[in-house]
Amino acid sequence: MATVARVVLDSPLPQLDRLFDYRVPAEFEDDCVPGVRVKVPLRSGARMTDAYVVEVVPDDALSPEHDFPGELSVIEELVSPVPVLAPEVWRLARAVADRAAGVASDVLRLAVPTRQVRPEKAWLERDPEHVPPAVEAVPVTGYADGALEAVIDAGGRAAVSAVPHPVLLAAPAPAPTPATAPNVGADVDVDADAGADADPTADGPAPADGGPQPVAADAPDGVWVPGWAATLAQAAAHTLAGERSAVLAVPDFRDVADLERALHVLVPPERVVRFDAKQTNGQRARALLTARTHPVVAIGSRAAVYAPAAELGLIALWDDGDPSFAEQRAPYVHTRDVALVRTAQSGAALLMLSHARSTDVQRLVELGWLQELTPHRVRVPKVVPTAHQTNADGYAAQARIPSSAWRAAREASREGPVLVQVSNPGFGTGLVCSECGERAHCRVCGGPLGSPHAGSTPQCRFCGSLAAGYRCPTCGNGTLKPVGQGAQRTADELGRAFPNTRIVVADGSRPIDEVPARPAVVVATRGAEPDVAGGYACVLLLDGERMLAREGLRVQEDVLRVWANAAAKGAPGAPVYLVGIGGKLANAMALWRLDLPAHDELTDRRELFFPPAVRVATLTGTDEAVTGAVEALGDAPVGPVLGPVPVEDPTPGTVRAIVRFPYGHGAEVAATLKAEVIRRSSTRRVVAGGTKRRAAPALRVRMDDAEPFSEV
DNA sequence: AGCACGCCGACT
DNA sequence: GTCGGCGTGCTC
Repeated sequence: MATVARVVLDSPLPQLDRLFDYRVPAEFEDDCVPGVRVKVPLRSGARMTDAYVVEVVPDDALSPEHDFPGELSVIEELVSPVPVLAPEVWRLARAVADRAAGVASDVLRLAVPTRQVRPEKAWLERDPEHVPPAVEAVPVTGYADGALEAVIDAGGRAAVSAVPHPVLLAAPAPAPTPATAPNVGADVDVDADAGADADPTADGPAPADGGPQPVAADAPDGVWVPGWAATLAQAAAHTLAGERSAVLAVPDFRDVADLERALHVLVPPERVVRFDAKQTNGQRARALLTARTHPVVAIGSRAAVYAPAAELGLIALWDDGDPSFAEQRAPYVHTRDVALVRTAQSGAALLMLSHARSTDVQRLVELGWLQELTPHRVRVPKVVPTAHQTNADGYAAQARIPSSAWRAAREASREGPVLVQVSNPGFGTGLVCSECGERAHCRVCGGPLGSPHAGSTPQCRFCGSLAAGYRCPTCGNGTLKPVGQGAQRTADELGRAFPNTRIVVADGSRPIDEVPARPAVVVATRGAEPDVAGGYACVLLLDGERMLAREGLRVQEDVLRVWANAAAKGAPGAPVYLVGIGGKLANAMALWRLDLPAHDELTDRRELFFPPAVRVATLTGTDEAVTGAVEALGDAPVGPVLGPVPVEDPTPGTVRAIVRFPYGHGAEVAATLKAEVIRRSSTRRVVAGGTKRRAAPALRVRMDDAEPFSEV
C-alpha cells in the first residue's frame, strides 16, 4: 500500500501557503514521518522546493472530493530522518499566520533553525534509555501560599505583578534524611535587608522526595536575582517537577542571562534549553531537538515562544510591554500574541509577569480572560514624586535634582550604590549656537550635530562627518553649547558633587550587567541599569518629563514600564525619587498601582478606536488594490477608515489605508485580506507610464502594526 | 517566483 | 497562413 505525504512548502508566496500532496517512494517510507524535511518537485519537475512533511496518510484514505484529483508527484529527496517540525509547532505556525493574514512558512522560519547536520547526528545517536534528572518541586515565594502553583496546575491564565526588588534565591537544601528537613525548602529571602515582614511562604516544609541535587551556581547561600526571575524560575521548577515543560520568553539577552542564573539554582542544567538571537544555528538546532525529547524549561527571547517543548504546561512572558517583543520579520507577530494563540491551542497555563501593566494585558484582564495576581506581603518601592524643577539653563545638576532627592542620594551613597536613570546616552541631545541658540546641523547631510565627549569636535549623529570650525549659519558665531543632558554629562556633574564616590556610567554602548554592592553612583540610560546584589540603596529617576514628551500611543505605558523596572532594582523599600513628574502617573508610581494608568489609557483608546482597544490592519499598495481590499471587508471595520493616503514606500504612487476592527472579527478580516493579497499577487500590475518595472506587490497587508500610530 | 498556456501583429 | 508578443494563472 502506497502512502501520501502532505507537506508545507518553504515558500513565502501566499498562493502556495497550503498543504500539497506527494507520493512517498517506498525507499523513504519508514523515515517519512511528520516533521521531516524533504525536497519536492513543484510544477515542471526540474524545480525543487524545500518542504516539511506535516501529515502522512495511506493513499486509500484520500477522498476524491476533498483531495487533489490529479496525478501526484513523487517526493524527490528525504533530507534527513530527524523530525524538526513538531506537530504542535506546525499547528501554532498555521494559526499565527492565519491570525496575521500571513504565510505559515514565514512563521516556520522563525520557529525552526536551518538544517544542522552535527546536532541531528548527535540526536539520532542519543541513548534512548537516558532519563534526565528529576526536578524537585519548590514553592513559588512572594505570593499567597500556592496561589501561582494553583494557576499553573489548573492551566489557568494570570496577569502577575512581579516582586519589585532583587531576591536571594537559594537551592533546595540537600536532604540526606528527607524526614528530618522540615525547615528549608527552596528559600527566597524576599526581604533580605528589612527582615521585618519576611515572607511566610519562604520557609515552608521541604519537598518530601529528593532527586539528584542541583548545585547552587555561585554563592553557597544563594544568588541574587531580580524578583521576576526568581518567580519565573520557581514557576518553571514547579512545572518541571510535574514532568511538564515550561516556555519562558523575555525581552533581551540580559534578561535571558538573569533568568538562566535563577534557573540554575533550582533546575539541573540539562533541563534548561536556550533559544536566543545570539546563538549559532547549531546551538539552536541542538536546543530544539533536546526540547522535543523530554520536558524542559525553554528560555530565550522572541524565538523561545516557538520552542517545541514536550508536554507543555506553562507559557510565561516577562515584561510583555517591552518593544523587543515586536517581531521584525514577516508576518510581524508580537510574542504576546503568539503566546496567547499557543495557550489556547495547548491548554498550558499562561503567566504575564511585569511591574507596569501593558494596555494589551489590561484589556485581557478587563475581559476576565486573565486573572490578576499580586505579590503577598512584599515591600514595594517607596516612590517619592517631586514637583517640577525646570530651569532654563536646565543642565546644572543641582537644578535637575531637587534638594530632597539630592540629600537622600548623598546619604544613601554612603551605604551602597545609588542608581540615577537618565533618558539619553552620551553628552546630550544636541548642540546649539551659544550665541543665538540655533540648532547646529551637519553641512554634509543636514543631520543633527552632537559631541561624543566633553570638548571633542562636533560630529554628525547621522553620517558621522566631523564639523571642525563650525560657524553658525544664522549669526556667524563659532561656539556651540550642548542642550539636554546625557548620561555622561550627568555623571560628570555628579562626580563633582560627590567628590569621593565612585561614578559608573552604563548605556547602550557601554553596557554593564552588574555593579558591586558598594557605595557608588551609577548613571544609566533607560533600560541599561546594571543589576546589583541586594538592590540599590536609592534610585533617582531623572528626565521623566523629556521621556514623556515623545509623541505616540505607547509613550506613557513605555515610560511607566521603564521607571518601574528601574525602581525594582532598588533594595526592598529603598527610596525612589521620581523627578519632575506629578499627576496620575506619579500617583500610580507612589501607590505602586501600575495597572491604573493602563486602565485609563485603555478607556481612552476605546473611545478613539485605537489599538489595543481594537485591532488594526495597514493596507499598502495601488489605489485600486487598497480600495478594493477595504470594500471586500464589508462592514467588519469599526471607526473611520484612515486613508488611503499617498506614501512613498515602497514606490511612489503607493497608497496606505488603515482599517480598524473588533477582535471578534479578526479571523474573518485576516482571511478576507489574505484572499485579496493572493488575488492581487497572481495578477501582476503594469506600472503607470508604459515602462514596465519589476512591480512591487499590488497589495501588502500588515496586521496589528503599531508604527502608524507612533506619531499620532 | 518561474513557467506554461493563450489570443493578436509582422514575417520566412 | 504561422512565429511570438507577454497578459493570465497554476504549482500536489
